[in-house]
Amino acid sequence: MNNQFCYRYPHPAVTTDCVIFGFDGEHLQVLLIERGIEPYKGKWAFPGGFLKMDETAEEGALRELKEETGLEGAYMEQFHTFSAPERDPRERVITIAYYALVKIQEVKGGDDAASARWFPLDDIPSLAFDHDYILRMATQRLREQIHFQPIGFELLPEKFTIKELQLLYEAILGINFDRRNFAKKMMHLEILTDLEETIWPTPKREAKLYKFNAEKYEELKRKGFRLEF
Amino acid sequence: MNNQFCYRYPHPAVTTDCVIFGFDGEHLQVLLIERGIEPYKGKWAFPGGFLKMDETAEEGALRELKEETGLEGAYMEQFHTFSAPERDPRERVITIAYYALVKIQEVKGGDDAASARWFPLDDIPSLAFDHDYILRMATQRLREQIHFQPIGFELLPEKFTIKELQLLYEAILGINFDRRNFAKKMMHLEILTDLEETIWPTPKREAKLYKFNAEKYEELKRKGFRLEF
DNA sequence: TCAAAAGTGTTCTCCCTACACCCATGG
DNA sequence: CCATGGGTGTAGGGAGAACACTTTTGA
Repeated sequence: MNNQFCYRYPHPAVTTDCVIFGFDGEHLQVLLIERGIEPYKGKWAFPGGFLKMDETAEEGALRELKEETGLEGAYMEQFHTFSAPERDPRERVITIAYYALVKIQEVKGGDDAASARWFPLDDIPSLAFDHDYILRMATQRLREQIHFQPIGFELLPEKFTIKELQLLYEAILGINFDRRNFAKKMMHLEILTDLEETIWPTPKREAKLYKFNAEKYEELKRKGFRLEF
Repeated sequence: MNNQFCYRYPHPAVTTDCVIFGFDGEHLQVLLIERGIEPYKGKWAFPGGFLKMDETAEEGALRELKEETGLEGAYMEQFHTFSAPERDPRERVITIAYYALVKIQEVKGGDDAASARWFPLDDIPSLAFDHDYILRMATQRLREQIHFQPIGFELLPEKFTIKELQLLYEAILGINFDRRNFAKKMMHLEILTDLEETIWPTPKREAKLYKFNAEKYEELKRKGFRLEF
């Protein structure tokens, strides 16, 4: 028998979708999967899929992420649930959407799905379903969250320079900062640890490397903090 | 036949729940419904119910709100979807949760559901399902949102005094403000319109009445604004 | 030796904070 | 007339913005 799961009232299908952001040092990037099956076969979409009955949405999103991109343990945040009745032509599908922040260089290698590809946020192809809308909402949320969470650090490599951090913030917010004031502001938060190392190779003078100080951040978060930009 | 809706894969049920905040001039209040049926019969819960197949989650939340409390056109915001597999003992139920902000005095009268009652936020009875958790999350989100949205105005009557506005902000954030600085800050935003009226009766000296200036706010929101507290 | 990148410090201004005085009303 | 609440003004401090000089390195 084909339709073995029966209910007294109609039930929608529930999926998770995951908008994965990365940073290549210059632009924000989004990881997309080319759909191999109908509907929207050949179109690009976010990794995601149907929720299993014994997992939370978060678990489902993490599982799908791993299955489709090989990524594990990404920083992930639920941001909205999309429920337009006709958003999937097959049947009614409600999707719980997450965004994830990953270090782009950790993905490039372990790419199970040959069809996964990074796209710059400002040059996204036509997407399946209502994923354009989902992407807009995810981007907006990312821009809001950056004021309260040091999400930048999820997107950068372990060691980074102030300059790289600034470029990331500028890419996310679409603003340009004064180099000196940006450094001062970040240093003042005391969530950076000086690694006493310098970057190499370098085009000109070598730059100091820093890493994110997680303990200090946790302390700040308890007190409540806000990044002003 | 009882189970007439069949699918090839298991589907969870989907509900909406709505955390309704009001303000009585002194404390934040939450509107709860006493459950008339099992499970959790007799316990208090948020208005909500199963989503219909042809409505969005937002439409469903508004519909349930109207059915259970008589409230229409409330300001409503989706804030999280709860998906723990065992959160409902009957079957797997995923709930899309909203919070609503209403003028408390507009509800008291048209109360269809005899079992609906306001409770002060700091004295909430034991709730059904995982509604305690949902409430904590809603409250947290409300506190965050107040920095970006003039949500106070959804909770106050059309005309209000600065003092009332301050009491509301104090109730939401759990802080006390300096009377003069608070007034200055609000005035500086220019989202209040002086009604050239005074409140009456008054215990002592009469206080000016204001109303919220929606156009000015829209302008501010486009530019992006932030209330510092 | 020159250009480009990076590290650092100073001033100015504005906004937030703390605080005080005056006015209006009811008892 | 006095207590209570409401309206408004001011001085001080701290943080952000604007801005300049020095150092290092590769060409």
